[in-house]
Amino acid sequence: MQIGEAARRAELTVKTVRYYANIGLVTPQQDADTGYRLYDAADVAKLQFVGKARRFNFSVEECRELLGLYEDHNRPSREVKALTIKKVAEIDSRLAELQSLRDELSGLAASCDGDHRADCPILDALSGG
Amino acid sequence: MQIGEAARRAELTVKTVRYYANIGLVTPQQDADTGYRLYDAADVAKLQFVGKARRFNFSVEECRELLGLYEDHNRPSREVKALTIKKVAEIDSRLAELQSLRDELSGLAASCDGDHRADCPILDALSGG
DNA sequence: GGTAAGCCTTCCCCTAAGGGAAAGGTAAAG
DNA sequence: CTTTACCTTTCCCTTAGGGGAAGGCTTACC
Repeated sequence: MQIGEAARRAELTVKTVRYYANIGLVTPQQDADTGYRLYDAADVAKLQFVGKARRFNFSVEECRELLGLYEDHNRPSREVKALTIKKVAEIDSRLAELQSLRDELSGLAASCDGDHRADCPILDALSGG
Repeated sequence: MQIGEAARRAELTVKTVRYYANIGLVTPQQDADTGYRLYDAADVAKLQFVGKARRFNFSVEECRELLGLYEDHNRPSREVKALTIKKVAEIDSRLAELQSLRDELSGLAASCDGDHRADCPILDALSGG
């Protein structure tokens, strides 16, 4: 099938699928006459796989790694698990960071009257040492 | 003072300070002879202000807005508060998103033996419908 | 026969917020 | 005089594609 159909089935944009072909992530056959990319069912499965992994916050390079493990039917599951745990830890640290940011910011907002006057504890906090 | 000293006082990199000058966020005087940027105390205060706001997850464009409010001593605190509340809401939604991602991923990791064998529920989940 | 629709291709510029490196000017110290 | 430590500009690089141009193919319609 052509790229449009493959993209539709994988629920990705054509642009994204073309990008994945360009960076060698999911590489379809090429029609010698037209130069069109030709995707088969296995390619679509890989595109779906990558699409899901991306939604799970894996970077494109991590997707490349996961795809390699996915295609190697003799790989130990240990490697996949390690990558996943690392990703969970990353998300945890980002969560903690955002949470403390949220608390500070929300505290500032609460301390500000938010009226028509100029007095503003938020700006004071931002400008203060 | 020159850019290096200003950057040091604001705890920003020279590159960052130069960038802020280029985009017109904090615009120092210019030495006509050497072309060097010359920062005064007010500039450094603005740099510090922006640095803090950036750490609070405000974008550079939002910093520009905040800086405008900061410099206008007659602005109503309402505007600053509104911007802050909007930012808190953004952080909240990002937190929820990351949290659900974390839970799913962590559930997957828990369901995987992580041994030397090929069987891996994580990959199954990523490849499954 | 023309033409419009709907595919596809490559090529180039754009994003946010700078980082890194090259090539060169300036000023103080040894 | 030369080294060292500043400073300058300009260009390319990063993520993960988005937007659009310019061009080529076939199919459907008038």
